Amino acid sequence: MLVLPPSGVTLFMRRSRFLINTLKETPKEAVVVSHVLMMRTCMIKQLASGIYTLMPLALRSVRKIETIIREELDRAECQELSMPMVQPAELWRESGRWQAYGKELLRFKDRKENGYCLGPTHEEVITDIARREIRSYKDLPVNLYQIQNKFRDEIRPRFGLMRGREFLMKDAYSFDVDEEASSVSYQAMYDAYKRIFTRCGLNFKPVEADSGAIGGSYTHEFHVLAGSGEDEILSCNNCDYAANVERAELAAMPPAGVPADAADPVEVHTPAKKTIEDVAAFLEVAPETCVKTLVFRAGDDIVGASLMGHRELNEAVLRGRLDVAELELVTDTATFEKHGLCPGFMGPINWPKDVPLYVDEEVMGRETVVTAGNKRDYHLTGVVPARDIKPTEVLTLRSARAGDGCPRCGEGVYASYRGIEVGQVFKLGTRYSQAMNATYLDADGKEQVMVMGCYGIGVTRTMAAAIEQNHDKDGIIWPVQIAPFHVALLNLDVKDDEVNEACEAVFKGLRAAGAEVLIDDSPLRPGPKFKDADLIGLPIQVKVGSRSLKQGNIEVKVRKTGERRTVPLAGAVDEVLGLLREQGWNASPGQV
RNA sequence: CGGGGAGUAGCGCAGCCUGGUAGCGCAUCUGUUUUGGGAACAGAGGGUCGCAGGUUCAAAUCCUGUCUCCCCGACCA
Repeated sequence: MLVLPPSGVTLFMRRSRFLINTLKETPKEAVVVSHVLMMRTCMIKQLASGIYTLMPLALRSVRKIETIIREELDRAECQELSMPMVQPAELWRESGRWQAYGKELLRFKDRKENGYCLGPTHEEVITDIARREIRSYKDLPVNLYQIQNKFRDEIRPRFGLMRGREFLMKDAYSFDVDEEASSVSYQAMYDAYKRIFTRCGLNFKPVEADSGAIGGSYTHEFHVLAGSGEDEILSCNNCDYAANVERAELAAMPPAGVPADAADPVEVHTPAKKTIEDVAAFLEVAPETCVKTLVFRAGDDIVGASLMGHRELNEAVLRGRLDVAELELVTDTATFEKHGLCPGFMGPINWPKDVPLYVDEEVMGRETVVTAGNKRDYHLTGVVPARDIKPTEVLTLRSARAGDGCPRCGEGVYASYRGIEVGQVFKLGTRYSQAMNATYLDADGKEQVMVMGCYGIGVTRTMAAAIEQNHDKDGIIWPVQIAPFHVALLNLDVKDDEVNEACEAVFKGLRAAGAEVLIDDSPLRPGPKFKDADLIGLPIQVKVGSRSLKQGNIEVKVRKTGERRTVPLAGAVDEVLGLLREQGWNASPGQV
């Protein structure tokens, strides 16, 4: 009875046989919309913190995403394989990450006391494969991928599938003879990713990003745009430049000179005005004219960082300059006192000589500013940075933000978006191949290190992001390409033979065309069926009830627009198929 | 790891302060009437109150310990 297309996704299911218990109320632990809706539609069940069962409805959507990924990666001449989730510690010691990875790596021992971990990613394993199997430049390039569960012992799992500990990920790894060839592989994956997320029906943006801890040189993140996204991305409104805010570049700002009429700074009594907001309000100046100064512990050293009051510090820049992995904001009184610093009133004037002071170039670009006085309850107005501030070094310490000028085209300005990172393409260079000795012989018979790239897509996170981006107050609005089914066929009178026959006719017509149908043949009243259909959010709803059937009609509703059409039973199938195609659906060959 | 909150029926919650036979709504099952945007009535099943100690004649309730989950922060290929 069940028709199995090549993807393994059945073409229909009867609600009466389908395990789906929808909830009217929201489970209390769900705080983001994708989590709420996945709980309410019985898509996921939590087993432990950050660990979920994918119920039948969710798995169907996951399979759709997987299929799109496979088709596009296969088109890009990648090869699928499957690597073990359990990995020996020895391999991770070789790459140096057994030490470096931290507690996200879930480690354990087997009965013989040998160390293992659950794979959070597979660079080590794939590099081991490559060094064993690839001998010659004639074997390259190679791009291998898998779609597999990963485990990362996140500090704080949250938001359901958005940040779980166990999750489904597609990870691909490219091996090339040199940097130039690696760039070709990188670009091929970049292009494949654009096709994948387009085919998933998602509104997304590829952005330049920070390379983080994995160790590499060049990377793009793919973000699904959604107001609830965890990442801020900046995009030029004039050219193609877009970047994660951590990485977004800023146009250089020339230092200002000393104004001809510049007076000396004036000390002003500002009792208990510690924050920029308080000081600006008290002095009746804009926060943009006040300088704030932060003190960090960087390893054993203490450093200061000054930037304009309305700006956020880009910690990555300071970390990079100081070559430290972590910066900790100093809050303890003892440290402040030791260096003669006055919390709440720290400024670049009269700065202690034993503490390096890094100043943002925007500060030096101002003719006059307001700073704290390094003295309790006092600020200085009329400070001329070019004359009065003696920085250890001037850096671009501030984070870019919306409205800042684009450094690439020089014409546009940044607009800000929220994004959910669903994919990343990454040039690894020889970070792993070097450490693990993955080499090949070139045409001259000389041993060369392979150049690698790695490419991830969070499959389950992509599904969550799709819901974050596509929903309304009533429920999910699935993009047709990754919807668990295409059509919700609602039988409103299961006891009425004519209605049953009409449903069967519509169903058969849709099935013959390759559309996937969820038939609601439950004995529920119409109201709950409508609510459930909206909640589950399949692209098209077909309602067959005795009332309109008496006139020979049925009703078709488009979930996305809410548009309802009453159509004759005879034309219903074509009507539905037309609406599905309008949304970008096309039956895969062989799926009929 | 720091701060906050919560564990009582499948889900959402009350009861705890002031100890005395565990309750409400939704869901589930049966029946009747309903039947096009989450029906009504009647009845039924379902909980060792997270776990372990302790206090007490008596503990969901008080005390101690412990586990789990959630939120904020730090972190995040």
